[in-house]
Amino acid sequence: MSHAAELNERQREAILATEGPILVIAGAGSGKTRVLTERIAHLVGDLGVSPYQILAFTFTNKAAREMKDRLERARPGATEMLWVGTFHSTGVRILRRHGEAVGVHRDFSIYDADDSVGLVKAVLSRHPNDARFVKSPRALRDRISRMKNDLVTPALAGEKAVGAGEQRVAALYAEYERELRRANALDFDDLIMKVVELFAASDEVREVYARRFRYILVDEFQDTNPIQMAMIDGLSSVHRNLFVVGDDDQSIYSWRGARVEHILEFEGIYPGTQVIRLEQNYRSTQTILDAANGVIEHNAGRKGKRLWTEGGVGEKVRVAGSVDEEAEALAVLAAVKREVAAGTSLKDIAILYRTNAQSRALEDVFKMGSMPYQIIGSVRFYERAEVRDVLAYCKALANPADDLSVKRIINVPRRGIGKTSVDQIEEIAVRRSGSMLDAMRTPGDGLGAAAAARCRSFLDVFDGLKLIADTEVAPHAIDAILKTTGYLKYLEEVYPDVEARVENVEELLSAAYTFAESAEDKSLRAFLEEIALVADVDSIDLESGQLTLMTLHNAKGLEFDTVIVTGMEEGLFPHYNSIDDPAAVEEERRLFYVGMTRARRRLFLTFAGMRRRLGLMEGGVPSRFLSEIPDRCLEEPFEPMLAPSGPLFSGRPGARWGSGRAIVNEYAQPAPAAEESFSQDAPAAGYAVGMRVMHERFGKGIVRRVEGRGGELRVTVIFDAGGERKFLASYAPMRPL
DNA sequence: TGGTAGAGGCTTTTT
DNA sequence: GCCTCTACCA
Repeated sequence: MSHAAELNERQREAILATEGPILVIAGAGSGKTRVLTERIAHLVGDLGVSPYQILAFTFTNKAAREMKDRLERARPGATEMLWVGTFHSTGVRILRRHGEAVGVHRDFSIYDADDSVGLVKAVLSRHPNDARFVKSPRALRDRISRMKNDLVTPALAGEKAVGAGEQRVAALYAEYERELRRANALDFDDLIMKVVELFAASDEVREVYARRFRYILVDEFQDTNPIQMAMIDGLSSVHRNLFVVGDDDQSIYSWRGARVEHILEFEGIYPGTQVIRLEQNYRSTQTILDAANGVIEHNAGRKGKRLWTEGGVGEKVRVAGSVDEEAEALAVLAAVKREVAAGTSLKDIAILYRTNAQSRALEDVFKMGSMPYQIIGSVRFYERAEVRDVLAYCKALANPADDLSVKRIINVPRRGIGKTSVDQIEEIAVRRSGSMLDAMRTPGDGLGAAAAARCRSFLDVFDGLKLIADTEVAPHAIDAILKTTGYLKYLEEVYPDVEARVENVEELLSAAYTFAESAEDKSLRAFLEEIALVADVDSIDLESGQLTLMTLHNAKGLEFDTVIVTGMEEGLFPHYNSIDDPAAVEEERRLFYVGMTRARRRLFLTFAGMRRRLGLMEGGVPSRFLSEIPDRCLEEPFEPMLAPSGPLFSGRPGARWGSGRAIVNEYAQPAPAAEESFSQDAPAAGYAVGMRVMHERFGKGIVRRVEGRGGELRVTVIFDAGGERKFLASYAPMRPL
């Protein structure tokens, strides 16, 4: 074992305990990643176990990559035959090899969430009368997903269905499954579910893997769902050397079917389990830990654990209220500036929020203040329309049975194949249980002559591309798609904001080139697989020198010197949809706990008295979680009080909470709470319309508009080089000429 | 078939 | 407030 001296007693114990079922309860920042890595290093280096016999599950691809990198450094060569990955990527690996046994053809497509919703829509459109049983296509997809994660097959759903609504949902689920199979596609859940089915269907295949993997490790065990548990169980069915690491206090994915019970009941499921607890924290200050402990203690259903550190007491947690979300964003910007002035690097600061929608106000202010930031999540790269178009070509070429993708590209760029024709083609395909492409090849009399001719020319394009896609590497195939179809020209014709879209397509192309440089299998299919499984967090660059913005969920597993959690209001955090369910509120509280424990040195919490929600201004009261932080951890005791009846809070009448005291009045006034709470630099120099200015990044320009005052003075500038931009006068690196 | 305008829904979190 | 879908007209 390397660096044994630096490990604490518990960590060493966890690394050395290699046989049988082991449950490690690892608090935030207790060095669990290190334990996992060192344990593998110990197995390989000291016990002579072949990496071929080890399988490790991580929550994200990024975590997998990091684990491999660390291990490679500790034991060069050890990672070669080792399997490390997410449940989904591991599922794909298994299914590509042995999927045929459960009807999964080896060149299957992977449908992401949007694809699934698209398929659900297609199914629903054939049963217009069933629309009344589901809230939305998305809601139905979520229900289907939940069923899959709970190991409920369509048949089982049909048996268990009570009432007409559930009967129909089960029937739609069954049809959705049939459609997936017709398209030779698997959705995200299938990537795991089909493995479980495979193991159930074939003891032989199960044993191939169960015998091979003598040691199985699972990270973030608190967020496994029943289907993943079943996969783990099958894989470990021979050797039972199952090592799971988790923290019941950080379980934040129950909405995805995750069960904390897997941790709480692990000892019962696997008799003879050795339990090891890691409670010493190596990340945060004692004050931050006390604050986090104080909050999480309000949860009833937990194993119980108290983090401690040998590090210092550190600074107190700061709470600041603002009038509205823009003022909150300004307060955040001021805090960031102050942190930077005090010597913290931007890359060590993170802004966290409950919902992606909250990023907008922050982004606006950061843009105006010329603050460099990277945003994780929000509108994901692979969800952009133009990227999806190109990917649809790729998917259809890799798997011609993929009707969803074919439908997306059939008239993009425009080929005069309209909705009517597409419907007719689909009809033929469904009737024959074949693919739409086949239907187009021999349409019979189900399609008009003119439409058939247009389909023919589409097929010519498609077949030409298919030849290239089957033989060339991924970037060449994508390049051919763009050139042959004239896609970039199409973008120009259709969208006003061409530039950004062309850039996105080029980024996709360059991602394919990067992929081809390092990947062993450089085919289009391999590239599709890679990007189907990447999450947004996978692309986070912590060395970019930028401020990082993301949801609390995405922050799991990360750490920063300074963390600012925004939107600490009832209804937002905890969220409206959780507020009247005690178990759901506990999950929100765990999410807050996750957020707090990301901070190494300083923690800021902000809330706003008003916020725009779905286009309407609504008033809010500070989150109950704020009052759960022990006073001694706070810079100033937090004294929530009931809002006086006034215009500001009339949005949510009777919104009472906690002790029934009122919000301090100053939050209700349009006072610059930002300056008061975090202090701020001197206000901006005077700008006037028509004035010439010089900006550090954008050069010279002329002032078109001046709004606001003091620290919130905003200046709109038209630059000589072209382009109009809005800045915060006090922050932008700009001066009058 | 394609373009546009208005309506409606959406936002909780994601592999 | 923004995006997507639908209905209607050219």
